Amino acid sequence: MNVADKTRQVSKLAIENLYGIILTDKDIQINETKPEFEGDYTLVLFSFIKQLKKPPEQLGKEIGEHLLKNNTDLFSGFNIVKGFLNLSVNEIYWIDFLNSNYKEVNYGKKNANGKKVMVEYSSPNTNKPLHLGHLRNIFLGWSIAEILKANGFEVVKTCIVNDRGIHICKSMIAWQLFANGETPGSTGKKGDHFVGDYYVKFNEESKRQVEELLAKGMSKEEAEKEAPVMKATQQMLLEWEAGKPEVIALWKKMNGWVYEGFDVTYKRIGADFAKIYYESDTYLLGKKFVEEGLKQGVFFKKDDGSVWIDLTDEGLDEKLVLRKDGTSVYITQDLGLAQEKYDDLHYDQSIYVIGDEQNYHMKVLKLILKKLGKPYADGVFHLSYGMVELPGGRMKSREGNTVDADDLVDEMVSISGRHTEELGKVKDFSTEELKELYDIIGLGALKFFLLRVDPKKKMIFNPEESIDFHGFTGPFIQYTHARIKSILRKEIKASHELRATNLLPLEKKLIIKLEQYLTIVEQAAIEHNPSVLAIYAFEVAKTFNTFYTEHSVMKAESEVKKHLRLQVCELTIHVIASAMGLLGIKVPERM
RNA sequence: GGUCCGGUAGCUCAGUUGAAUAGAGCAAUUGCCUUCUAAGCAAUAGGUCAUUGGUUUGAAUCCAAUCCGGAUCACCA
Repeated sequence: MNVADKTRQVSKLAIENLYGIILTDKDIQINETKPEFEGDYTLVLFSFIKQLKKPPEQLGKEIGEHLLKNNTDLFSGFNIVKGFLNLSVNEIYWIDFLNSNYKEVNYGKKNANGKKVMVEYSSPNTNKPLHLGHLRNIFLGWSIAEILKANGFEVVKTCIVNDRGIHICKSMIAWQLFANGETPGSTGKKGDHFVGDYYVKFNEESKRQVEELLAKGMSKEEAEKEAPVMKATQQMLLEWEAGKPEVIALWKKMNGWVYEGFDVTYKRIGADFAKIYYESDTYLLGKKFVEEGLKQGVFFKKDDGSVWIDLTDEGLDEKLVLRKDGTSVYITQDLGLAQEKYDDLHYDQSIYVIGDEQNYHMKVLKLILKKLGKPYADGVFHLSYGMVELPGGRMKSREGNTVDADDLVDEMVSISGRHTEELGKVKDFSTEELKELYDIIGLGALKFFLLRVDPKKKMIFNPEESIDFHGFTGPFIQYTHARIKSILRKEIKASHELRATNLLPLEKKLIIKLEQYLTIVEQAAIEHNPSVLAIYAFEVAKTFNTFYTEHSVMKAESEVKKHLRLQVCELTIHVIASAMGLLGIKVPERM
């Protein structure tokens, strides 16, 4: 247990013993002491003043003395300012903490808790390449999976590929019309980009045809339906569903190109999946749910044969679950997929990393599973994240004004290369080593940029102002890691034997920060929020840099101090590498 | 229109289980490399926490109303 929690517990005990009242953990408020006051952690007294009818000074004195007397190993002193009881933690506690953890490479990781979690993320369509929005999704999903692993969960990463439907047929039609048999191989283009280009071509052609029809006096709605390319696409979808061999062959061929492209990108950015579901396999799955729901009276049938669920009691609407022609809608498939996932892994929690535009859909999905009495319904969790927007508004892949994932990664890597060259610190690196370093820094900057913001919030990306490499950024933290490594490379190992005393303020500040890591890892999992780790890693790095500028490690005042600082360096490096690792960001030895 | 989410420094964001004088980074200004990596450190400046009212010993945080922005409410996915 960490100091803050211990302090909470003993404070609760103290107040209960002194005044004979019963408290819960929530009644006890422990804050970090503000730097302008003396002390490390602070018990807020205000809520007890009224209840116990004692002035804060007296209350603080009584509690403080009681705490000090009964926890000599934990506290060394206290002071009272207004309604705040500031407690100083015994220096021995910090030194012991450091001594027993600085070698611990797994510091921050918990033991297995026997619970299983499925994390579904990325989930692309196969008609266009990945863009910036996917990157936020992928980094988030990957990171949250790692965070849960660190908290002791067994995690299975999955992906649902939207590989069928009208949008896929659009690319196929456009390819038939305009490609003249060209392939990614013949053009040298990456497969997903190649197919994406035809998706854009389709939309251009469709727009052109609609305008022609409009000019002939047709209504907009009618024109959109009657445009020849649109009719051809509808026809192709029917043929696909009927299993027409030529259509299936083309579909397989084009999806294959896309998968080859995706694999390259996934590999580069470090995404991986234990199991991939394909919509073409799952889209018919949900129908038995409809039967079941009808039998249970959860669903009802309208006169035209369509099947609905009435969610007006929950403040929602009526929702269609099966079309009048008996075909599945989106939610029907998702019901089926939820069951399939549960059959595959009897999970305790099933996380869906999906944008907040689908909040309503996911709410409905969970509600329906609940109404059907599915035991796994409560485990369904929508990790909802905000859209990444450009200064001009949302990205529209139909119009091709997206920030392409591959382009962005390339750009970040090349900027990091330029930057590294200018600084000239790694002139002895081989070409291979340089390439690896540029990747680490470029991807680090990009991942950190997307993960440092609360997932729930939408964010704006301005391509004109490229992502920063200074301040609250990935490279700043990576740089701090490299700095520490450069000290530790001198091959002097910290020693257990030399026990320091009289911690300097900056030494203590850093140790306190490092001691909080466990809580941060827990918090990130509870909130499903990697940004708390990003913020924390930055604070650790910043605290270290201040310490580093003020105090020398290798030329410390004494041997004892030197070894204390070496221990601090080792623990700092473990925490930074671990926290960044949970964000999917590597840290370099040198940069 | 119903539901939901957001509005904090010029910009990008923390802080939102109520608590001490609202914090970072970028941008601006100014110092610091003969000392373990200056992708760094230190300092200055920058605020009507959208607005109004309420609850409270105490409100950026809770409640209500209003204004602004966004998402969603498809026999699309």
